[in-house]
Amino acid sequence: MTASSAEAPSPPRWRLVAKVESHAIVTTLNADLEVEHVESRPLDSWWHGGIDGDDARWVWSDTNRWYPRALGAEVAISRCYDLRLGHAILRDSALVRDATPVRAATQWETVADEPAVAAAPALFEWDAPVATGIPDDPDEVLAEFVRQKQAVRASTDPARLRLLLAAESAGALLATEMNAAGLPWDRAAHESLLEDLLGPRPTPGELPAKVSALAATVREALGDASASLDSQPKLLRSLHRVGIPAESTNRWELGEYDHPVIAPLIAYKKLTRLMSANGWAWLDEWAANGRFRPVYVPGGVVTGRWASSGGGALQIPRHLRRAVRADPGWRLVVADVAQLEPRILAAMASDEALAAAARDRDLYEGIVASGVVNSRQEAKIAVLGAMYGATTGDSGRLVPALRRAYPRAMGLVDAAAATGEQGGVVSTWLGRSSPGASTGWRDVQAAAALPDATEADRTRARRSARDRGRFTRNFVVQGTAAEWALAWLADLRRRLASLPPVDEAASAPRSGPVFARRAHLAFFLHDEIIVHTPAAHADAVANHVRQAADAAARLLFGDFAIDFPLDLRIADDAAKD
DNA sequence: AATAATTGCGCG
DNA sequence: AAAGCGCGCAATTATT
Repeated sequence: MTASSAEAPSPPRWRLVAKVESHAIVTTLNADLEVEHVESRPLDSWWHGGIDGDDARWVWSDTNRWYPRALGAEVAISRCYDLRLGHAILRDSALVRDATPVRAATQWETVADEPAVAAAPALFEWDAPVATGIPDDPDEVLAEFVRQKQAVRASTDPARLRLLLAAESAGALLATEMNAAGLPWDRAAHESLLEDLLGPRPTPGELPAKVSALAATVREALGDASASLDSQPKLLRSLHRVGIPAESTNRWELGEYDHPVIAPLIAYKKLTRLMSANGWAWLDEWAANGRFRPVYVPGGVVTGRWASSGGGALQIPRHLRRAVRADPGWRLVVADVAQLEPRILAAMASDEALAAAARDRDLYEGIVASGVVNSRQEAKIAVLGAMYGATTGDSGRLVPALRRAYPRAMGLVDAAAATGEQGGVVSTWLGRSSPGASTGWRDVQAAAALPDATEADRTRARRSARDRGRFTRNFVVQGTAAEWALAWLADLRRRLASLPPVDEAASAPRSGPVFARRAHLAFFLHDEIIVHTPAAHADAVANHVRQAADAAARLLFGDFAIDFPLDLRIADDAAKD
């Protein structure tokens, strides 16, 4: 079991922080979870007498609730245990033998329509309505911590779950820090791009010049000066009137038709999309003061990926990346993992053939070189189809070749799909499990099994079974990739903290969190990171980024020969291509 | 008038 | 050229 090699060198101590009325209660526990010390501290300095000098780890209800206050006072915390996130993992993990005590503690469930994260300024207010509803009472915090530790200890694989929980909590710290630091955003670069594409900023209520010109062209081609272009049903009717029998107005279907209206219409849709998603209003709201501050939501996706809330943080169009620009005297280190998910799959399945195809090169080219398919494009389609469960089209046709060449990797995802189709639960490498089948899903399956079931019942059941199979098929890979990425981030965060801060007199460390005076993570998106670093440290940072990727690979997969090559650039901006 | 669902498109 | 996973958001229409 490779994941067990990462045991803490010394037994950790824990420092719980909770809240009673207007005081923070800090409880120190030894490694056996026995109370060593309890003290009361002011809420606005609960971290004082902090623990950076010792090996203790903060335990708290919710990183969003506690950490922003410390960060706001320029105190960075190196390690924590987030009970809310831990609860969500342990409640569902198939590695936990008896989840009853954890599940019974429903007060630790995050209510869906009560966002776990809110806009940063409000987080500093203890009594603001952003309160998550998660307990802060010292007895309850201790009780939940003990429940979770017990669930892990009695699990089928405590080492893996401990890794997962530590990584999840490290991610929570980082999410808060990245929100505080922000991604350096060049307003002028963004504005000039908007002006080039859309025209000068219009007065409110008006369309930019280039957009209204395109709209006029489209209306002329439709022969209708008052045609509505923003209403899908009306646009569809207009298209039908000029002889375009489209069933939808999405771009690829429109592209199928040969008509003078198509090109300007597609251009119009592109521009209005840019305008409404990342136009001047977005710039004013999300990238004021030279920083884009996404609200990251660790664990926000069932698979363990991060979600985001506000600003479309994870959907920044590629061509806008050039507006990400380092401060004077600083650089960006931009790195992403090439073909993360198929590499993860190769390692999970111990598929030596797939790992060999991936080694030291583009994985898709490796598959072509092995003679499995004829072109890189085919390899890509086949691999994506294998991981997503494609059954038709080019992708579906190519999957069988992959199944012959890489039976272990394909066996793993096929098994995950079969489990899901039968209503079962699948788990990632470190033990995050998929949600169980819903009662609605079970009802559909049960109805189809009855003697008087109709053919329609059976068709519906088969379809929903396959839908669920595609979800579980992808869950194991996407979720384990998210774990790898968390391990990468956590190790990199620790490495960057060891770099020296810039000399305040010499450079431009503006105002901002204390950790942002040295190289720090500024952006994360599934398999990509951006580090903002003093120029003098950029090469060192690049090495740390690579070493952290290697460390993540070894932490998860031990000696299995899989590599995770990075596309890495040191630059002043984060432009793609 | 407020809320829900639909459509389309940006990202991995 | 295209149909298969996971998201968030804006604009519009449909529902209450």
